[in-house]
This record gives sequence, structure tokens and C-alpha cells, in this order.
Amino acid sequence: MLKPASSTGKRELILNAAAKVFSRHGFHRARMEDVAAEAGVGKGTIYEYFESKDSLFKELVREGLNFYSRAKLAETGKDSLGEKLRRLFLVHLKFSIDYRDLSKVALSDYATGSEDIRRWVSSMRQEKVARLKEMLDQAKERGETGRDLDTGVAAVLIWGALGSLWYQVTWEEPPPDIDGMVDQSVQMVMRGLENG
Amino acid sequence: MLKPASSTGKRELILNAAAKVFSRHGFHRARMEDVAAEAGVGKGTIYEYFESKDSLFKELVREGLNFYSRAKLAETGKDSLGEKLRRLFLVHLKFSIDYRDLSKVALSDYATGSEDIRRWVSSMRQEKVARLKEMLDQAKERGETGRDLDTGVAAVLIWGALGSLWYQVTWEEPPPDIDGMVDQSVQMVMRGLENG
Amino acid sequence: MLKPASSTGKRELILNAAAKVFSRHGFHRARMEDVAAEAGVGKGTIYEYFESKDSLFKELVREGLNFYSRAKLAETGKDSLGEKLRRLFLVHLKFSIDYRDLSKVALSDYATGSEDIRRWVSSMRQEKVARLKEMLDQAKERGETGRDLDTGVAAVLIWGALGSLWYQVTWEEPPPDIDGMVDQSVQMVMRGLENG
Amino acid sequence: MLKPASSTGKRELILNAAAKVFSRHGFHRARMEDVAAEAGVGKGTIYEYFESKDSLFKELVREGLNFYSRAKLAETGKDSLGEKLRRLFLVHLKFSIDYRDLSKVALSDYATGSEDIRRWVSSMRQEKVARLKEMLDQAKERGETGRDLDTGVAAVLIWGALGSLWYQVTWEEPPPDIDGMVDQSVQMVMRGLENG
DNA sequence: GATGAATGAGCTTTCATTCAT
DNA sequence: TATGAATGAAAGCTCATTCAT
Repeated sequence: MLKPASSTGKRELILNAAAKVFSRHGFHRARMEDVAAEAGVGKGTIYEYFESKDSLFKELVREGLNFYSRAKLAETGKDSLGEKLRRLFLVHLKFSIDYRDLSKVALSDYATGSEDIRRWVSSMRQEKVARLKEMLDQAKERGETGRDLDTGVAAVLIWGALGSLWYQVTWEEPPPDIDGMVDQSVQMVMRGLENG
Repeated sequence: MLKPASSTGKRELILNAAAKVFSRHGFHRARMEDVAAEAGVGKGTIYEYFESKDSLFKELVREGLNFYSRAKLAETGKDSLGEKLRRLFLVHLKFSIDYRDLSKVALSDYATGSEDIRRWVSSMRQEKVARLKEMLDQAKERGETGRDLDTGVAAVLIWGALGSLWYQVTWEEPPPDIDGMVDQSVQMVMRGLENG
Repeated sequence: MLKPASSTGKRELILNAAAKVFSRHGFHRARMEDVAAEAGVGKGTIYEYFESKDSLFKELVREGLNFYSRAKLAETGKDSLGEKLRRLFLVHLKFSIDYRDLSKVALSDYATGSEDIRRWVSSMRQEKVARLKEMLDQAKERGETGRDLDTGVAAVLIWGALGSLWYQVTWEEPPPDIDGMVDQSVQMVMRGLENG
Repeated sequence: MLKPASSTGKRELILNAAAKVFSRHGFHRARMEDVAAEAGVGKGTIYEYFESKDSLFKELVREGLNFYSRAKLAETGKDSLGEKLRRLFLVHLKFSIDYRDLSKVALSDYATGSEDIRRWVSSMRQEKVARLKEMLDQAKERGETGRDLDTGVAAVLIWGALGSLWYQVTWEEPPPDIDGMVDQSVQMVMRGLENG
């Protein structure tokens, strides 16, 4: 599912199964045996492809983020901030719908595994927010936002807003009209960023 | 600490200890033994006051939310939306700083615990968002927001923004100038809610 | 059995069980579950008293050696070398008969557990041989041995001879006339140490 | 290496690899995969030549002992007991140095392996000791030893002394002057065997 | 009530062995 | 013949929960 199922790669098979199981039960309740069963392989086989449970989780998230990043590459520097945000939101949410299971695992801030994983996930968040801040900084220089916008705070707020939408879409309501929702959301956000 | 230490209640003792331990290690890695040690009571004693680990967790979150709600009661219906949001943000974040441990557990740590806890935490979120929506609906009727604001989406966005600030304050940066940050944030949010 | 069963010490209970099981199957084949069963306690109980399987093994050997050492304390500095050796041999073998299981585990050079244990057992052997060499050195000074005896080599040889007797007694033949055997052995050894 | 590399036999290849790996980690910690890697063959190939891990171990030891025995054949019946022992010791220790890995496995590592292996190794020891006793008996008849030497006990003692030297040479000290050490040792032993 | 020693289900991980290629 | 991907039994260890004191 991650790759178009060209080769019967066991690795992909296991990653997909892991996405399902991890998203269903959370990291700790997920049993390696269930992942194996879901993938239709033996328990030992997982360990041929992944070092440990921790490692499997990390790989899964990394894979998800890579895939997600690839999708975002379309974004060009020339677009207006509004357009960029619209695309960011849209890609994020579309991805969450298409890869529901993976998304639950990979994009969740809540995922708490070992201390190690925890730190790793946290650093990921910080990086994302930092990147968003950069985007805002550039827009601010081009006069697309208010002169005295605190881009640091704004980045945090926007990231949270996006995360919240994502949560709604992924965990609660069955996805409604995404595009409309995104349009409205970005409009609000943009108004919030502009000068009074 | 949760209650003004009127009765030397073992219950409070345990809840405080649980807040510390759960926040340190997350739900699954936290051991009942550590909670007992932290509280200075025997392992068995915990079970005199709480049915199970799951139950202890729930009680802890419930207690936290109650306390948090109580603090919010000050909010009067007559305030402007901006003022209400400012207070919401402020109370939320102040609470997170004053009760750091409890906050880490009660307001985050989703997706952990048993299936049961999971659903329960999720329903809590929905309720909070619903209440926020109500607040927006009332403001909308009084013309404090744009005419065609989708209060449902707005509530989700705002909740996420607040959550993101909270995360920053609680987990990452050592709390800076909270009031200033809240003012800025609410300003942005309010602009976002007003008509173009 | 190690202590006269005065208190129903679980620790002793487990050590005795471990001696039995380890001696029966060797370190690796021995399962903690079997030790537990043999001791008539739950699997978890072992871990209340010992850190790990490795640790249990080490404690067992240490306990054995302590007990064995205590028995040897009788040895006085004034005795002749022959007398000392006779006592060394006798104590060693008597101990092996009385505490057959423990002896198999504790006095065996063969026990190979983890790399860690291996080194530890090896160092134990070296220490024993060193102590034997000291004894020979003193005797040499008092003229009880040949003038040009290489006490280092002699110590190794004697240690091996004793070990071999021990093996015979412990693992193979049902113990015959120990005292006679020891007398003969020490006589041979003493002759070997004297001048030509 | 075991055979003069006449045929490029996979079998020898594997045995040599097994000697290395078994001696490095001991029987249980040694993994068949490592043996395969060391031998430069596939894991499955080992099973073309050996029934099981147990079997591989046995073959290895048997091979070692055969080779060792072959080397000893030089021993003629006419030699004096002292000469015979000197040769026994020398061959034993030289072998241990030349085939360090094999030696570590074949002559030690008792008590490891399955119950089966254990008994087998033990019986090997008994046979060796018995043969040594025969040698002593013959010497006794020829008057080379004391009249009332208990050859049974003596054999055990000598075997242990030799084993101890071997241990020293193989596991602990980097081999020093072997010949000198052997001369000294045999001298001591011989004195021990002679009449008072 | 309060305790903590005792428990065993449950989990991750290893590795000898098999078998389709 | 040779291979190594796949397997699953087996084992060490954890920890929520119980219950005799």
C-alpha cells in the first residue's frame, strides 16, 4: 500500500500491518505477534527486517513522513502564503485520509513508546514547527503578513490548528468535504495573520 | 496539592504521586510500585482507593479537569468573545504551569492506556470542542464574529491552537512571558474570526 | 539446606533449587521456570530475590564458596604442608559429597554462562591457584619442599589433581573411602614436591 | 587445517569454522549462522554435512580426539614411564597450542550441550583415565613405580594435573616455555609415583 | 485499614532448523 | 548441491493485582 504493491516486498507488507495494528492499539498494546498475524508472516520474520519493536515503529513513522514529504514537494517558492498554507493543509489531510492507519501512527503527537521514541517524536514536532516558522518569516518579509507578527507564536498556533483538523478527520468524523473545510480554515488563518 | 490539604487524604496523596509518575514515564511505563513509593504508601493501599491502574488514570484526569473547570467558572456571559478566549487561554496555560505534572497527564497522553481509556479521552475532547463551539455560536449571534463563520471548524482550529501552545509550554520551552503570548495569540485568533 | 532450615527463607529455598536444576542441566539448559517449580514458588518470586539468571548463578557459586571457605578456616599456620594439603583435599571432597548439587555448580570450572560469568569463574580459579601457590611458597621457605621447586607450576598441578578427584567423586563414582583416597593422593603429591 | 587440505572438503571447512566459533562463544552462545559465515557457506549447507548442532559439536570433538590420538601413536611400549608421560604431556599441550580453538572446544566445554553430549563427554574422560591407568599398571609391573601405588587414584591425579596445565596454557597465559614446564611437571609426577 | 511478598499471564526476542528455489 | 528467507517454540523477564497478616 505504501508502494504500489509492485514487488511482494515483505518489508512493505510488515509496515502496512504495523500501521494497522499500531493505530488500532497504540504502541504499547500492540503485540508483535499481532503484527505478524496481520502481515501473514511468522513472528520471527519481522525481526529479519526490523531490529526491534521500537525500530519498527520508528521506521514506520519515518516511512510515513518521507512519503508525506514527497507529496509536499510540489510547493513552489513563488506561491502566496495563503496558497502555500492551503496546500500544506490539503496535503496533510488528504494524506491522512488515504493512509489512515499510517497517519494515525505517524502524525500523532501522542504516540508514546519508549523514552527514546518519545524524544524522537518530540524533536520531529519541533522541526516541523521550525519549518513552518521559516515559511512565515519569508512571507513576512514580502509583506504578506502584518509587520509585527510574532512568527514563532503563529507557527505554533497554525501547527496546532492543523493538528486539530487532522485529529478530527482521522479519529472522529468520517471525512466530509475536505476542500471546503480547508478553504475556510486557511481563510481564517490568513485573516489572523494579516494586519489589523 | 489538588485539594488545599485539608484532610490528609491518602487519596490525594496517591493522585499527586500518580500525576508525577505518569507524567514522567507515560501511562504504560509507569509502575504502580513507583506510584506507591512516590506517595509513601504500600502498593496494596492504592487498591483500597482505586480499582485498577486504568481507573487511577481516569480518576486523575477527571480530577484534573474538574479542578480546571472550577477555575474557569469565573467566566461570565457578559464578557466579549475576545475576553473570554483570553481567559480560556490564560487559565489553561496557567493551570499547565502550576500543575505541570497533572497537566501532562490529564491534557495529553491520549492514545495510551486501554481501549477503554482511549475512547473516554476522545469523548472528553469532543465535549470540550462542543463547548467552545457554543461559545462561538453565542458570539456570532451577538455579531462579534463574521456573519458566515463556520463555528464548528473554528472551534476545532482554536482548540488545536490552544493545545499547541499548551504543548510548547508544558513539554518544551520553560514558560516565558505567558500573558504576552496569550495576548498575541488571542489577537490573531480574533482577527481570524472577524469578517474580511 | 545451606542454612539448617531454621527460617523458611525463600532465598535459601531458591538457591537450593537452583543448585539442583543448574547441576542437572547446566547453566544454559536450566530454565528459570524449572528452578521456580523445584523451589515450589512462582516464577516471579525468583526475581524478588535475584536480579537475573546470571545473578542467581553467581550468588549460588558465591554462597557455595563462602560456605566452603568457612569450613576451611580450621587450617592453622603451624601445620605441616602435608597436613595442610590433606585437610584441603578432605574438606574439598567432603563438601562435594555433602552438598553434591551445589558442588557441581560452584566448584566446576566448566560452567559456562554468559561471557561475564565466564570471566568471573575464570578469575575465581586464578585466585584459588594463587592462594595454593602462597601456601607452597611458605612451605618452601621452611624447607618442607625441594629447594628448587617451581611453586607456580606445582600449584597448577595440585589444583588440577584435586579437581580431578573432585570430578570423580562428584560426577562419576559413588563416593568410596574418601579418607583413604585422600591419604594416598596427598602422599603422592608430597613425594612429588620433595627433593630427589 | 585438520586434514592437510587435500580435498577442499566443505566438511573440513565447516569443522574449522565451528572450532573457531564454538571456542569463542561456547556451545550455547555459538550460532549456526556464525559458523556458516565463518566457513563462508550457507546456513543450510551445514545441514548437508551434519545432522544438527549437537551432532556438529560431537563430530568436532571426535575429530579433534582422533587427530590427537594419531599424534600420540608414536609412543612405543619400550619407553620408560617417565618418557611416556613426558610425551603425553608434551603432545597434549603442543596440540592445544597448535589447535587452540579446537582444543578449547574438544577438551573442555564439558557440562554444556544437551544431556546427551554431556554423557558422551563424560564417557570420553573415563576412557582416557582408564588408558592412563593401564599405562601405569604396566609400568608398575616393570617396577618403574612404587610397589603399592594405587594406579587408579594416580591416573586420576595425573589426568587432572595435565588438564590443569592445559587450562593454563589454553585459556590464561600466553604459552611460555612449554618444554621446560613439562619437564618440571613430569619430574614432580614421577617422584610422586616412586616409592618412599 | 494497610501492607508488600507472591504470583503468573503476557510480552519481546533469539535461533536451530526447514524447504522452495 | 547449495542456499538463506521464513518460521515458531522457547525462554527471560516485568508488573498489575491479590491476599494473608
